[in-house]
Amino acid sequence: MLSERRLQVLRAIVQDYVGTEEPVGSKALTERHNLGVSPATVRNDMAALEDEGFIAQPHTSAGRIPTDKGYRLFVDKLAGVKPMTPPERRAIQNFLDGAVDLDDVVARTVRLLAQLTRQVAVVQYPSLTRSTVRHVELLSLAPARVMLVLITDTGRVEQRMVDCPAPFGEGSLADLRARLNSRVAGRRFTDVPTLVEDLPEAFDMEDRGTVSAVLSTLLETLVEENEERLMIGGTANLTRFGHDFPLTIRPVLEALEEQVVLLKLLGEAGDSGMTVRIGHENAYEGLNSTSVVSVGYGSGGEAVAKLGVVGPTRMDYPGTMGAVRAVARYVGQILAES
Amino acid sequence: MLSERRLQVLRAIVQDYVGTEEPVGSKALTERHNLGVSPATVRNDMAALEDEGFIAQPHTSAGRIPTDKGYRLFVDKLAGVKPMTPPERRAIQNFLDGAVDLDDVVARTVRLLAQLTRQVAVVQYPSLTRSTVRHVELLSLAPARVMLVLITDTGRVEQRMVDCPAPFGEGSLADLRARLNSRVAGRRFTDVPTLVEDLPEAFDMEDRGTVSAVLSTLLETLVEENEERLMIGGTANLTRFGHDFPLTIRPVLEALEEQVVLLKLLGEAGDSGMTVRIGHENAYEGLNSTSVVSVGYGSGGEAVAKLGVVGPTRMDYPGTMGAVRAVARYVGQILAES
DNA sequence: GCCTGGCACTCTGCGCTGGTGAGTGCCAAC
DNA sequence: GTTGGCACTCACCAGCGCAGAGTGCCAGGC
Repeated sequence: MLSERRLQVLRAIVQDYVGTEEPVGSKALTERHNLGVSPATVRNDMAALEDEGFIAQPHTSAGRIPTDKGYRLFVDKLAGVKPMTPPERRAIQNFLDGAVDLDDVVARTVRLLAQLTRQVAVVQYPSLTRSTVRHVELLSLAPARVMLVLITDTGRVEQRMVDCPAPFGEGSLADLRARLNSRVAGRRFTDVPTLVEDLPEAFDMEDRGTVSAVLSTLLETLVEENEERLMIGGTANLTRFGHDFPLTIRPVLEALEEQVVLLKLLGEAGDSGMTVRIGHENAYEGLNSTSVVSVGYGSGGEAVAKLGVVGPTRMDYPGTMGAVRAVARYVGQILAES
Repeated sequence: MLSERRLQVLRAIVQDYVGTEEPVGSKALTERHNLGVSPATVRNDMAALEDEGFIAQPHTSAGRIPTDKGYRLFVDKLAGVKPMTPPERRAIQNFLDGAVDLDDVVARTVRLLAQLTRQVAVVQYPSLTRSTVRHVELLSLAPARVMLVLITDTGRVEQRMVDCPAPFGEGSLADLRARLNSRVAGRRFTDVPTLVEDLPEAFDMEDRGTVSAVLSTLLETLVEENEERLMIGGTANLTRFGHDFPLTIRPVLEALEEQVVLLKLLGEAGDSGMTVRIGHENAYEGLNSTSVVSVGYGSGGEAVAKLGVVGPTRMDYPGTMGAVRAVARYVGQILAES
């Protein structure tokens, strides 16, 4: 168990290192934080912290830098979330309020998050899985060709072509449209399969093939869209990463291009509350020297997607967490309004 | 006017420099290319080329590197477009054939282009301006709220909310839908404004306000979407850029985040044929040490959007141009089929 | 038992130096 | 117009020494 003062020393080390990006020594620590003890004492504490694995020396006779374990302790126990100031909150709200559609909301969110945190921002599009159907529209484009358009409560629109096994009249189409909407409008996506199960039975034999084709395309859309999309921004901030450039930045850029990796990264985060994954806690190897701060957001009380930032393990955790939390909150509001 | 041999020397310098990334000297040149003359002669030619501004020395007593002007001459006169090999063509086609929708086509194109050229790829979504309307759909979501969905021949879908000044019945909505589609379906976007001009007159006074609102939203959508979207990929290739990393890469990453800059960049390219902008020929300052190779692509004979790559001025122009041209051609085919 | 000042020790980082090699420009000769 | 020769100029690298920051340890004090 670490004494109170040793925790203070760790906190001071993290803060200084984040600020200066240089290993911090015992003398500098006592000068900048009034710990009430001498450098020699701090040195003893540092030795203890090093034994426990919270800090490390890059080389003998250099200052100390926090390890992943050290940051973990800092985030969990030693630092809170730094709330945004009122002007910042207003700026966030103003910026997001100007959005015209879902794409725009996501794009603005990414920009905002990247600017606020000065790191790389990642925003997942609201998932279809947890949202509800607002409307299903069917359009006849040719005698045996129907376009299916799906509109969600988050304003997302998906369309698919359906090739019909037999010609399908306008009357049947209108009938199907009406029946389909009365069953699924306002319902959750996960409920849709059972809700439409027996729908073909209400139609003439000749139309059943087409009805089934439409329904299976609809269900397919739901499943496929679980491969969710996301948007990233602020990659220019990677240049502030470190001095040993190409080696650090390359795998990060590669990871950012792999949507699968990123989705997994965000997905791993717990459903509620903010998640911070530090350095080697990230499963993906290329992100071993980065931390990911992520949180869910949604139009109601419920999270429909996640957003977050990727930055060096040496980041301002309280500030970043505050920004991420605030942005998620306001995006949720915007989505609920529209 | 430069003699034939001097042009050969310039070509050799460009080829060697692109390959080795190091300034090339007179001796190395004669060894690797059989020019049939001695190093001393080549030195004289180099001095002449330097006087004309086609090559430069990083420092006294170093080899020569091509200037932007030198690359320009190389691209215009000394090198052709290197065609893709048959296996490469097959690979391109196979890769693009798997796409399920427009987003997927664009996403695959970006990946492909980035991989082929090992540079940063930029692909513009097919523009609405030149495409035609496939269908306009109107959905009543609430008594005084209508959703407008616009479907284009390139498979793109845009939706907008319309707040109606007065409640609007299902009958009127169906009427408007029918009239609207009969007028604009299959027509070019640029023609739409005049085609719908007198539409409100066909409706009762009480509905005219809503009809006008719908129409103006439709026209707005056309205009707004001229701010076209684009997708980029292969940013990890920036790490192969140069040795003086942060300084070179930062402005490029920043430029890539500015969609406006990129759209302008692609837009500046001529409508037909391939465009190569080298170094300082790019208006945007951050891209002064990069070259942009771009070309239009489209579903018919006509270009509906552009795609291209951004790379260091020291790039393999013939190869890059070949890849860009081939990809544009196949994407056009895919779009025409769907 | 914990804190403190002192001291010797260990590295990194920096600037200086000299040597090497690649490449050039010029010139005189062919 | 081409060629070989020659002196000259730098960039690059390795080796050296020095200064500075930081540490670990120890003996003494509260």
